Amino acid sequence: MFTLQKKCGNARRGELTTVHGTVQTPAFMNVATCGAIKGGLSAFDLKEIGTQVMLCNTYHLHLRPTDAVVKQLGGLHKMTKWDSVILTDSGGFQVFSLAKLRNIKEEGVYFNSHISGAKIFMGPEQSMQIQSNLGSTIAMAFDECVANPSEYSYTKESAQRTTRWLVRCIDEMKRLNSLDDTINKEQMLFGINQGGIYNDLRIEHMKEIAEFDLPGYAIGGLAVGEPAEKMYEIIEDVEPFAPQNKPRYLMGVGTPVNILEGVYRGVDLFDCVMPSRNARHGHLFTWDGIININNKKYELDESPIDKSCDCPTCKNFSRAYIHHLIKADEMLGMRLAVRHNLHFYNELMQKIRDSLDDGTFESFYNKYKDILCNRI
RNA sequence: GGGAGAGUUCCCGAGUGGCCAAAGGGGGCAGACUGUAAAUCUGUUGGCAGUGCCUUCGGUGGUUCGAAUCCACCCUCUCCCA
Repeated sequence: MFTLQKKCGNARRGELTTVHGTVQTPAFMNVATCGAIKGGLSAFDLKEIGTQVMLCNTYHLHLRPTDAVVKQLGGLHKMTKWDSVILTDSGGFQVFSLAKLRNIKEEGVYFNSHISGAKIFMGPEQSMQIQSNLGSTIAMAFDECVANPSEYSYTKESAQRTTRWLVRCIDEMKRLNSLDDTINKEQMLFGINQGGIYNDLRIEHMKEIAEFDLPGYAIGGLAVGEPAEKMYEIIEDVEPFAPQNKPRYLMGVGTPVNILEGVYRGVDLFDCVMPSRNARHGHLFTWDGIININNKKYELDESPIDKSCDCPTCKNFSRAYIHHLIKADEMLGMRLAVRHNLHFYNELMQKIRDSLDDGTFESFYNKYKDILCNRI
């Protein structure tokens, strides 16, 4: 259940209540594709850095360790020791990113496993079954994230198929939630808006899926190569047709500024691999802008990554040490960097929520939309 | 003391007359990364300088139109026999 508490222009402050706890929105979900944050963070680390939602992936967990194993282990919550909200992505993004290994049909998608090469089939029902076995709090509808650029006619056809798939997801989830041995019988299903870069298709599709009165709606298929301005424009065009009393989730986005711009336009939830992946590569976010800790200038820099940050990394370790660790390919370097970046994202969301609460979002937005892009 | 082999750009290492400022790797420097096939990928790595010049393949001299490559001597290192 979602409660919209306050609006500031189009920006929204809300609360999403689930069986695994309440999520204060706007929120950034931390990506743990295979059940762990890459870079070596556990559920305990996530608690320490203020994470509200962990995001795992259906396709990856289906291949390894398999959803059957996860179910036997009691579900993702029990397996990972993360007792708060888990959102599972449906595998729809892998339909896009594993383009060379798949074949899309009406019934679903035929993949070749990127691990073993084995043939696998995933359709809406399979995706729902896997997500049910994983026992996540929120399941995502099985969709197709079309590549950019894609032809208008193909994008339209794909969006219509995604709607037909959504109907099948809804039916299958209803069935699964009523079974006796289902781990989370309160599993929620979010629909996903598609339509590529064609605003009319986006609007048409959002209107269609809004009809189903789902507990949440995502905007998918963005930040796949189109200019950021185009992404913002699509959010603005689609937002009026997304139900006001339901959370809106902008999938796979993005940079701190993308998130700020998204909140500004009415988005409540985000997720992105950027803070963790970039951290592993030495690209760190600070309140003064972005630094590349690999750069020689940090070799003797004894200050923390961000002097105003109170994450466990910044409270204890210097830029010089992290610089050394990452250059030396030490696991600890990646771990410290990932912990900082995710903390930064979580803190960004906290500051956004605070500014919405006390009515200063507009000035927060104006202050940080440029600073966060700085390269320092 | 005798014999065999080796010394290449920051390092390892290819190259045995011109297409060589010199493969490849490492390291260095920088960049990319947006529902994670990503602890990955890309660029660059002698100096000047607008496709040209200069310096460089242990040292010195030589052969040649032309040498990292051939010859002589020297220096250093490794291995084998005494």
